[in-house]
Amino acid sequence: MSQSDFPPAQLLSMALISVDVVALRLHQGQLQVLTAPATHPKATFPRALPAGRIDPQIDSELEQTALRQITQLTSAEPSWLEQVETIGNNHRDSRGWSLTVVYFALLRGEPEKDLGEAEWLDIGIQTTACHDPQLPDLAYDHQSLLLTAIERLCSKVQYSTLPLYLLPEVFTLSEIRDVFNCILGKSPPMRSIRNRFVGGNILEDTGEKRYGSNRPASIYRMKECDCAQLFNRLYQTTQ
Amino acid sequence: MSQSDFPPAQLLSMALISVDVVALRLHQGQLQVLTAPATHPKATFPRALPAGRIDPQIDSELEQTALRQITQLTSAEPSWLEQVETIGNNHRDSRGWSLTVVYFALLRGEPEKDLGEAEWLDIGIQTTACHDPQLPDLAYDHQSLLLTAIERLCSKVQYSTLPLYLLPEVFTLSEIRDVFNCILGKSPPMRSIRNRFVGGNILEDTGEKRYGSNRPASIYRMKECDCAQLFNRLYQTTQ
DNA sequence: CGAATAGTGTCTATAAGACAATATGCC
DNA sequence: GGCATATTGTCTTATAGACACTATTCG
Repeated sequence: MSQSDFPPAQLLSMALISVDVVALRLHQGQLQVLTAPATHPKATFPRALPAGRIDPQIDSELEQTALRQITQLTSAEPSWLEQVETIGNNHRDSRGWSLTVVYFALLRGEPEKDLGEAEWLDIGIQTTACHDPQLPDLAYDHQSLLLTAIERLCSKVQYSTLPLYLLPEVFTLSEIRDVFNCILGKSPPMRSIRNRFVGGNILEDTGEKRYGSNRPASIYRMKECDCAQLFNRLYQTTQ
Repeated sequence: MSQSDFPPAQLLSMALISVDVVALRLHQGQLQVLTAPATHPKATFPRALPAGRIDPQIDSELEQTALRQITQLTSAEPSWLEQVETIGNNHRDSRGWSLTVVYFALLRGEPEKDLGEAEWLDIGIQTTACHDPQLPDLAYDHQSLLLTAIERLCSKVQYSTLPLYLLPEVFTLSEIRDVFNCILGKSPPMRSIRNRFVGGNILEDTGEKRYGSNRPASIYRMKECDCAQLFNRLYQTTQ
């Protein structure tokens, strides 16, 4: 904040700052997290979340720093980006006080065009107890950051249009059900998904059909809207 | 983050950091926000949110910094404290890149014991459209931080036990209704409040009664629990 | 008793869930 | 036709809301 002058010497006006990103996608029925190599010699595991520092030449907002961590690793544009939390303390970095701003991104399951060091790691869902996902090993405390982001995802898919942000631009209703299954290990009945998304006027029918060895499915698209819409109930079957 | 060495010179590893707090209470049927004097000479208004910097002698976690901003101004212990967002950019502080971590606190409506410079300012609710509260003038961009916190409050009271954190340790059901009225300008019917809070086994009946010039009301207390409990629906009448 | 507020009973409205029934493509 | 999946119909359930009715205290 700018309201006070430089504080007296015993107060800390500056600290190490980094931005970490949990970028998730659905790939072949599997929830995956984007990782980068863990470069620090003390790293306990070889992979870590994409992370970096503010580049004052490029970034004018924190969100741009987060976005840059993703675009350095994959050419896909995130369909969703939000801040999760800021962790700040004096024991996370051996050099002293540090802050990490954690962002949460979703990418559409499109043909991937990853760059250099990127690697997507699977996130397993315990179908018996979806509250305990099997997370890949990550360096530093990144597994716990991942857990926080996954918990937000699990919560938010149940009362918002967030599931649509993991799908391609166009999709069928069954694919929405698949998103729930991949994330939570279970899904609301198609009846409920249909009532909420079609009945709620969230989707636009493209008029196209997806053909398979069965009755073709209508292909939908999200209606124009700036951000995820919220419903006023949770699904019960996914809890 | 600790995983990378000091970044190359063009990257910013440090930035100005402050912690701002939106501390709210209910006082005589009025939602109020805790303010401190705005000390900066360029301040546009005389009052500002409590804000400060990390004190490395005292704080080991960011939350402690937030808590300290409150306890410097009032002797009451917050009943609720959560992080709202972190704002980071290069134009908020004239000195360059800065980060502000914003916290959101609730205080129980107890006899106040404010210290020195503290002042509580009223927050008006437009009963016609509760989406547009009348916020007091605050220095810097603090009015917009306040707005974000108020929006979170308005949202969260509708699907959690958060209303209870603005009440004293013991309270009647009518006082829960009053919380809704103060915050949103309207309230769910008593029937719905009763079903949710009493039927949901959230409250403990103290056995005591509050007497007035009418039928006495049962006095309740929150049941033991670490954090606010969530319901799986929003009230409809408060939207 | 009357005023005032607390609390209950009961019917309606809404949206989710269960599940049977029907539709429509491919083979 | 038979299979597989999509879609619809309809009944049930859970919880909020409306509102009338009863309960209990004070003055």
